[in-house]
Amino acid sequence: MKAPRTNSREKILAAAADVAREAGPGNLSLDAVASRAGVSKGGLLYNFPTKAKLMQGLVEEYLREFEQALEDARSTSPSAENLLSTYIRLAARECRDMETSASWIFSALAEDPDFLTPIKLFRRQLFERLKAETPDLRALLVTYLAIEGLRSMNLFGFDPLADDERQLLVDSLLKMAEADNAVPLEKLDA
Amino acid sequence: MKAPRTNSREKILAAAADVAREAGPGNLSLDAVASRAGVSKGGLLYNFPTKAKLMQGLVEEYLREFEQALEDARSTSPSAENLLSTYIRLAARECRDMETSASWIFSALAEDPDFLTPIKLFRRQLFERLKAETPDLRALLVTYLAIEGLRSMNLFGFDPLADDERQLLVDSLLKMAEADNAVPLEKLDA
DNA sequence: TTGACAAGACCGTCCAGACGGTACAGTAAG
DNA sequence: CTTACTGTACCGTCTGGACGGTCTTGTCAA
Repeated sequence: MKAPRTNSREKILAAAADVAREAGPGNLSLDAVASRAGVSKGGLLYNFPTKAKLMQGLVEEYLREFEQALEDARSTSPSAENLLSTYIRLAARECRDMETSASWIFSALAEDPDFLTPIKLFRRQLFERLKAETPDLRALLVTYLAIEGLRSMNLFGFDPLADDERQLLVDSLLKMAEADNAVPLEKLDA
Repeated sequence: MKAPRTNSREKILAAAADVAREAGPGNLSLDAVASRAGVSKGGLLYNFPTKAKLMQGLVEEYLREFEQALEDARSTSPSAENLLSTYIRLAARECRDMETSASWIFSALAEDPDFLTPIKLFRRQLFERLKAETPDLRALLVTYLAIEGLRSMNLFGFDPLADDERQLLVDSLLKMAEADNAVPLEKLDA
């Protein structure tokens, strides 16, 4: 029961993401996904009884992977580093390797905006966690929103930033984030 | 010949945005738009011969209005203020009054990603203009990306920010933007 | 002033195609 | 015998958009 002959689920999920990217967010058809995954339509519907379940699967896998990546980054990085900094680093890295670009999100959104609620929830929790661990609210707001902007541009395929500019941005953000003990509020309030 | 009995185009455009928001990005049907605009489907197709033209119209109007708003804000604000600051203020205001939330963009994106290229172009030009007028590249990158993040969250309906937090954020961004003559690089580089 | 006529703005209907989903028979592996 | 599919045939629905008709407005000659 836990031994699929080949692991079709992952192939299907990957195929769905591919089709979404190549055919456009509004043209994600089950037939296309099935043929792309090298699976019959019946087989697809066997794994995901409905299109909604497919989308849900996509979202869940995305969240799981992100959580995993954050966990890994957290345990790999020096223990002195705060959560905000690791988050910045992780997001910047993911944006640079834009192969991951989760443009399938638009497909899910087109299908039904409610598919994003798990993501919203996750983000909200992450933000709360960051708020709890970051003394300097100013720095948190600015840096968090900035990397949110980076992700957004990456998602939409914008990104007018040159490599060195992006590097400069990330450096600045990290500086802000790491200076959270230095109470840089005074400087700005003066 | 240039006197439409009633100005249907605007009504149709507004109706399209409404339908996109209420029915979901993937469910923008011409019939729904027509009935929402108080126009028959034939009338709709008369004004916009194809769905693609409708989307194009949406994008063009959006860009025109944004350009207009920026122009207005620029002429209204004190002449001492730099472009980046007015842009920040404008974007923040637009995000606060989220009635404008251009979620129809997702519809256009679902229909065909290419509809966004005019927007991309516009943004790129704006960014270049800001880069030319802002001496402190660091401040520009951080603030621009941060408001980009704000817009993105607003667009997706996220926004975990409380009112005072958003206010704090905007204040911080404005301080960064206005200090562009003060060469605040030294502080960070030290 | 008026009547004819053209163009503009819009209505209602119809249709071909695409898509999600069902049903079912078959099959290869363990 | 069960699991995990394949493959095909099919159904109902929705949607873009083509088409032909209608009403209103403006123009212009007689």
